[in-house]
Amino acid sequence: MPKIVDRKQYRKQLLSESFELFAEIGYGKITMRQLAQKLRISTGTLYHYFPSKEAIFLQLVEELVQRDITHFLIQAESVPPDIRSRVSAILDFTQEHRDYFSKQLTIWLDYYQQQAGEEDVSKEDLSQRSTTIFEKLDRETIEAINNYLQINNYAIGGFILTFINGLLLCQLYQPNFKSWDAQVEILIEAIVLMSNK
Amino acid sequence: MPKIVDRKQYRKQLLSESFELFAEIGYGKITMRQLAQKLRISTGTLYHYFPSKEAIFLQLVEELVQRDITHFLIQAESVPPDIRSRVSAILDFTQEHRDYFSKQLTIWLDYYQQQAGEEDVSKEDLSQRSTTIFEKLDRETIEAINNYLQINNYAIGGFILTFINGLLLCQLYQPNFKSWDAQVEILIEAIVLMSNK
Amino acid sequence: MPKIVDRKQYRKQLLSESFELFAEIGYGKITMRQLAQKLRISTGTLYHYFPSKEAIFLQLVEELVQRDITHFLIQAESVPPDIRSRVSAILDFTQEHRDYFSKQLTIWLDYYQQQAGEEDVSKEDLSQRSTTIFEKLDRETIEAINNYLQINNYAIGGFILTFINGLLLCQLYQPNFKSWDAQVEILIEAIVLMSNK
Amino acid sequence: MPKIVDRKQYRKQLLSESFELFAEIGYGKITMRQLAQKLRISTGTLYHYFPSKEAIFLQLVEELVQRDITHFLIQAESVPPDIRSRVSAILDFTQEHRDYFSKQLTIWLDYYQQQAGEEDVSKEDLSQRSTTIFEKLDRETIEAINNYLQINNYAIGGFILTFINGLLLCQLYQPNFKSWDAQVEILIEAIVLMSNK
DNA sequence: CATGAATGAGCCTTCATTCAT
DNA sequence: AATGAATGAAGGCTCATTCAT
Repeated sequence: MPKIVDRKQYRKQLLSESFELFAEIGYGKITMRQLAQKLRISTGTLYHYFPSKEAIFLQLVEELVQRDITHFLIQAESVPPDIRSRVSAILDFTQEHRDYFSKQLTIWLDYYQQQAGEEDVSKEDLSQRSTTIFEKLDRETIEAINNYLQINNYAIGGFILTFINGLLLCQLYQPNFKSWDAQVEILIEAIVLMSNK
Repeated sequence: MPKIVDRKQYRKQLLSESFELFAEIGYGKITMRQLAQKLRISTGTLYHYFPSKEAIFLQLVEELVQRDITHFLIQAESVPPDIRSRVSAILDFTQEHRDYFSKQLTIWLDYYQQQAGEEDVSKEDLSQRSTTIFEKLDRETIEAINNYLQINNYAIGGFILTFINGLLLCQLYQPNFKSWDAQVEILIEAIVLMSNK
Repeated sequence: MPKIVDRKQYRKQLLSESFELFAEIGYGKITMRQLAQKLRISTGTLYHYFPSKEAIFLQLVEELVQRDITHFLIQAESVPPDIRSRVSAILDFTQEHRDYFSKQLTIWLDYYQQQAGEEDVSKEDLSQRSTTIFEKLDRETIEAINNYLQINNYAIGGFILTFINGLLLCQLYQPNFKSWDAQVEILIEAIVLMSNK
Repeated sequence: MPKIVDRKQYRKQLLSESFELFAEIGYGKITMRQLAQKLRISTGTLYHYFPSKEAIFLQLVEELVQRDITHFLIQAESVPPDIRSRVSAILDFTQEHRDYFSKQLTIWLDYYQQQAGEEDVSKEDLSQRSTTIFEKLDRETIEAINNYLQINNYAIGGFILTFINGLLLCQLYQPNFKSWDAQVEILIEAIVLMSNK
């Protein structure tokens, strides 16, 4: 089945080339023509590989999350297993790729907005798409965090993710966001304390 | 004499009736026709009161933030002035109006997306609009928080707002978001500890 | 009948205050609101004095042509009655008010364009409006010219007017139109020669 | 392979089919929808070939002027090279296509009006568009005239064009314009005399 | 498989005119 | 007489998607 492999492979490649454009322009504002142009194919071909704009996005997002988690784990596996070091490692990683994650958050949100008002989406569809893909990815991320920190308290992983999202959000509309480091300090202390209870 | 209408008053009324629709449908997806219909006026009349869709949004946002801060302060002024109680009060308030604030966050973000790609906006314009209105409102909110908590550390107010935003964000794409209370607990402990340093 | 006099007088005043705006912005692009604002009255009042935008224009044009002819005749009545001097006088006058006449031509043309496609205008209407008002005013102008030059050849007056219109036209889209004087020279020679035949 | 279409060729065809409609209805009043309908394509397709209404017009005008000059030169190349004959040839040609040229003038002017009030156009833009396209085309026409007449005096070519424009203008709002021939006579005499100096 | 021309509903905004006050 | 709020059709333009080639 060589052809099938090729297709999958090609799709992945297209997907990863798409990210930049989604990040720069946003899900809502990007046009299929722009996307096709960037990928140096025609719109027709684009539709040959993906059934819709939405499908491209959904596949892109899933791909990225997997990649990011893997990427982090490879980079941070040798960090000492005490809580403080590992929470720091997570936040350092976030900080290091701050702009990238901001962009990723942006496109998630953008997509979310576009879906919001679609009234003609049947409930079944919804349960398999949009909102819930985020839920699933969120859960996976939290589990990865907790696993990495070797703790069982779901709320703590959730707290960390919540906080990171909040941080990225602030950075989004405060380009000169100053208190990143200070806030990270607070978080680390908080987590260390909580996990000792 | 023309029909007597208090323009300012009427504008405020239109604005507050707009909120619901913006929240339901989103800034990007709402159409001026829908908005006019909902307000039971013609598009022409809508444009008689507001110069553009963007202007409606900007005025709406500013209005809301002021109103919410005021609203909170009235409701929470008699809370004992110790940190724990007051942080709790803030989070209770947020929790109480959780859906409302989620919607508000939604429309902020939606608007933010729409602006993102507008490259032909001169720098002067930008510094007086879009992004920076969020910066300004954020700052005002943080100051209100710190003032209410009677603390001077800007980072702490920032941390709380960051966290709240993160929380609202999580709720956004996890409709059944479970760990709200648990996370709030963690936050309160963290803040209490930090402020004792 | 003092009221009637007032109305007429007021209308004339409004009309003359309108010219500038028509000239600056053009018949097609000017809005009734702008016009009302400039005249410091409300749109309602404007409609109280004139039944429509078109009516304002038509009355304005007629007013202006009369005024300009009168104005010229007063200024140029003492010029010696030989052809060369008098043709020169006409062209000097045109030259002196070159910008003004350019603007006037502009608004004539602008109005003309707006009418062109109106298919639902019955023939009777047409014969009393638009095109024909220009015909009438043109004839009046030519007659005034010929009368002033004391000649009977209608074609010569026509030729002069044609030429002046052409000149103004060139100036319109050639802001740095250079050969005005040279062309005027040619015209004068031509007229002198013709009239001697 | 996509549907094979020679874009350039197709554009030219669309352009020439557009002329009639522009002439009948005018630049300002024509709508893209009308235009598309007349060309029997959708508005989307129209925008597929031309970026804007203005672009259509600009390309149309340039095309027409080139075509007309060429057309004239072919038809009139064997006219004897004395001034009188050749000036006559030019005016005969104009006369012959009198209605066509009137329409062309009409749409030029109409476009000119629409541009007039656009103040937010940066100076660089202006110097490359609108007004100046007329300047350029005017210059080309004058040069073609002088070249055809084998004279070097720019003012004379200018005079002829001025006069022709004036003539067309008169005809515009005097549908029964009578003195065309008489005025042409005068012009020819004038030119002959001038060129002998 | 690939192409890109074609579609048309829908978007934000404008403006002459009307009419309640 | 005077006001200005209200109307709504219409304008230029966009873009996800389809389909003949």
